Amino acid sequence: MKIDPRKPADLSAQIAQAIRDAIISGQLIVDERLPSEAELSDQFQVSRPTVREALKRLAAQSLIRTQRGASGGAFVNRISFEDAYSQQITTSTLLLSMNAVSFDTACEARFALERACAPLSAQRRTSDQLATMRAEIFRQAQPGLSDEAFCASDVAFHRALVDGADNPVLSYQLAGAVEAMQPLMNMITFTARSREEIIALHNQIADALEQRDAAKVDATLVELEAYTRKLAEDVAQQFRKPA
Amino acid sequence: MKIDPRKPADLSAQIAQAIRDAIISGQLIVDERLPSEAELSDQFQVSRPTVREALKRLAAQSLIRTQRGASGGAFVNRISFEDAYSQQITTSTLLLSMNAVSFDTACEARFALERACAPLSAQRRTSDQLATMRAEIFRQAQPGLSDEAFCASDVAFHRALVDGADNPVLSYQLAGAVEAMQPLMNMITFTARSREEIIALHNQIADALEQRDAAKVDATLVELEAYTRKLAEDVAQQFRKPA
DNA sequence: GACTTTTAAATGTCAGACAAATAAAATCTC
DNA sequence: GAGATTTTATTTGTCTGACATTTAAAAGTC
Repeated sequence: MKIDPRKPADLSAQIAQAIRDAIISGQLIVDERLPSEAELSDQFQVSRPTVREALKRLAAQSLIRTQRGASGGAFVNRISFEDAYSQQITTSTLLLSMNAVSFDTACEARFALERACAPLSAQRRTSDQLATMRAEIFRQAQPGLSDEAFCASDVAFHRALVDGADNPVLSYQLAGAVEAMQPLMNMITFTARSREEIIALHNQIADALEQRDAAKVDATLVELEAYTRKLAEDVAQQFRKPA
Repeated sequence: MKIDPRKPADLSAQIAQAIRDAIISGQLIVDERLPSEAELSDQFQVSRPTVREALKRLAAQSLIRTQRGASGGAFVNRISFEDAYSQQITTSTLLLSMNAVSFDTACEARFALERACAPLSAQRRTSDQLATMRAEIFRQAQPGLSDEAFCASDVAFHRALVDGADNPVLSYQLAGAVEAMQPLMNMITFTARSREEIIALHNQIADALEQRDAAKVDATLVELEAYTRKLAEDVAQQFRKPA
């Protein structure tokens, strides 16, 4: 684990990369304690603040955790799916908002991924997950529900669908796509009429999953995608020629 | 943008979160310059090293970039798809290696996502992308190719397939799944026989894409998934009862 | 006016110090 | 001696102040 002394700038970045590489390559294993900050500054021949900046970079990526006190220090962190979720959601959200990804592109990606889960979910969904979906549908039908709450329930519904595939890697990959779209979805005003339509489709999906009918889930998701895009198109229209 | 003075520990984490929230919520827009470190330490009533640790956390997530010199400082960064790729690959790789995700689970997720791209790719793939895939197939057929190089070419082939969908969000989401699996794939020894089989399937996929036959691409991907799992199973067998 | 030099502002780095937390060791009490 | 308490050492968290380096803009020079 060494750094290049010829490039003097960004020592903390270099040190972070060196430690990161050591973790990824398996030289440092989970829960192993890194040398203390003082020892690291000795090893790398830099000051402690510089080492600390490097460690904070790694902490930001959940690669390490730190503990104070005697026998404390920095430990290689076992990244949890939750950590990975939240990081991916942050990244995806910014990516969508900053890079001017069109609603259609994001929507297409989201439903493509969701359709990828559908057959597995039809096979494996538990009755618990089905109950969650039914509960969310019930919530969505409540009158007086705000648009934000409706969207949040929509996300919960689709997460249950994805979790039904019983593949944590898929759940993780999709969390980003689904949750990152929420700000975009929140721009849509859900009228009573459109909610009714969406709820009907959600019910169709739940029914199809109950019967383990993968083809019908898929077909309904296609319908839902088309309808979602149509709603977004309507919003775009309104912006173009406002009342 | 404030921090809670009641929780004295981890000031830099709190400050990082405050700035992160400001960026995500749009209070700080792309390319906007943050206050200087001195000003930030004034605002948050902390020392400059603490502010710096916070900024390094954000830099690790590519949320900001810094420039030295007069009129330098920290600027809100427009996250590029490339940045997002590499972050996701890092996270996914660690997630797979640390959480003991089974090969089957990872493989299932990867092919499910890839199959989600297939129909779009069949519609939209350019002749360039097709040429890339052919070139990689040619490379895979070279005798004397190392297993690692074969794997790398395999990844390049599948990335071309995914990029054919012409949806950067999908490409981004999938990059993690495909690239993160490479270490797992590298454990497989590709015999001349198995390479032949894989190349044949790759050729089938390329042919089907050339004819824009989505159904055949999908069917071949299913075959490829089954074959990949079989190879992994053979490796597992060997480990169980070594010669 | 074009080129060079100076200057000021900002990040990058360092050294040394103290505070706070924490676990282990030492001490005390019964 | 066992258990409770205190002390101590280690480690991270934070602060202060300083200097180095980079860079753009201002000032100066021809």
